[in-house]
Amino acid sequence: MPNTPQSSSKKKTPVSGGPERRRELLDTAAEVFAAQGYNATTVRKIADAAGMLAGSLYYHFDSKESMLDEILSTFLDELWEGYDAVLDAGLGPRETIEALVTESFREIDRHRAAVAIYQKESRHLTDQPRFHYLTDSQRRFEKAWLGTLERGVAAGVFRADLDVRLTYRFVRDTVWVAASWYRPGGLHSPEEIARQYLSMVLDGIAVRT
Amino acid sequence: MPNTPQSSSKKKTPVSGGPERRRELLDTAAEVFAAQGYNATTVRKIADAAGMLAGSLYYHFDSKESMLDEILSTFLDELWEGYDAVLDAGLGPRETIEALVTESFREIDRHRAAVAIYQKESRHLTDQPRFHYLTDSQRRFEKAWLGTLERGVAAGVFRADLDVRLTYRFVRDTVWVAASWYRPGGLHSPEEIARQYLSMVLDGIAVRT
DNA sequence: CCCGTTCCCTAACAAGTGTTTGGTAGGTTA
DNA sequence: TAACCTACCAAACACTTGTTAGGGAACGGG
Repeated sequence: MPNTPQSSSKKKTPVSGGPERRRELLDTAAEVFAAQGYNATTVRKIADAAGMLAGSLYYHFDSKESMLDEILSTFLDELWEGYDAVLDAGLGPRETIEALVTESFREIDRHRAAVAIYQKESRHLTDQPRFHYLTDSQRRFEKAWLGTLERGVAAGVFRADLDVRLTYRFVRDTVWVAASWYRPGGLHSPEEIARQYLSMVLDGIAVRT
Repeated sequence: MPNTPQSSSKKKTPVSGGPERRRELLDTAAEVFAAQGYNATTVRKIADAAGMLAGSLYYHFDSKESMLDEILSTFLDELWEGYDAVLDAGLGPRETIEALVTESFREIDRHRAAVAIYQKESRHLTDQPRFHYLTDSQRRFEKAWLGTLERGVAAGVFRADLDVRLTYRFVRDTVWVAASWYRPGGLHSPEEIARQYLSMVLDGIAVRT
């Protein structure tokens, strides 16, 4: 948690009233954002989905943007909690990759909407200083994955003839874009999806001759 | 070309004047759409990038939506030209996959912006009847890839213990999402990227023991 | 020289946007 | 009962949005 990328959101938390309502509203907002896209989502649509009027949202939040901010930052905070646990476990390269992939699909299971939003909007948001923590997170992300891959190549458990940077991009993209089709409670559990994906990436889909 | 999914765009083509200007404007519009997202892109931004005023765009196009329509439909038309050539070539399953992947990265090279737009916006657009051809294209797409994978499993060239549908999704996503980081004229040619990706997916990144 | 065409500009429109302000029903506390 | 707080509503605000209408400069053909 020490140098975890921080959100810049100043939360206007009601002191005594349950913060559950806040979480509820953020969940529905995230759902609408993920389904329609951030810019295409009007505050009136969010209010509709929440069963209230547009202006009433401003009792709970400063702005539409701060809703997005809070959705993304709380997601990233939880994500890095899980990632750091994996990275600090002292596993070998292959086991680290396996654990990171599995953890990622678990995060998608828990934060499907937030991941979808992050995937679609992060590129435009990184310009705004308010969302600079997205860039920081991306950097840490790349360091963790790329480092593990390079460590694996050096240790002789991953093929040396692969472009590590390209491989990183492929893996990163495939994992996170899964949030666009994954539905919790569907046929496959996050762990099952991770198993299948790891099987493909590590061993390939071709039959060995 | 026979049952290629058709666009619903009625083009307001100036009869004699060069249609190159139209293509120029669509290219800049596509670039802005890809960079900022369709909804976040105002017609004034497009006009700025094209060096004219917002209203002037409406001499060339009916609406902002029809620009998007024409961008996506011309891309899909060209895409399916290439895909059909591959699918009709009578290749084996593995060679078909290889050719499809290579062709896909070539299309990304040629239509980077359109692919990025397609990837980000197609989900919301499929609701509108005007963009129904996106759904048709998705269906054909799934049929081509899934069919080839299943053919490969039946022929014993692809592993039988893989979930073919999951594999399809993984491959599809990784290929197309590459449009978000690929830059033409960069370090790797489309063919090189395809080679690297195929190497990973077919043979895996783990060293064989 | 006039006419028509091509291509763009100026200026405005109505609808929709995020946000603010003032009010109020209902519960809790004193 | 009175004062207070929470959570919402009603109505409006300033601004941006996509789009339209009318006009004009450049240019070519007759």
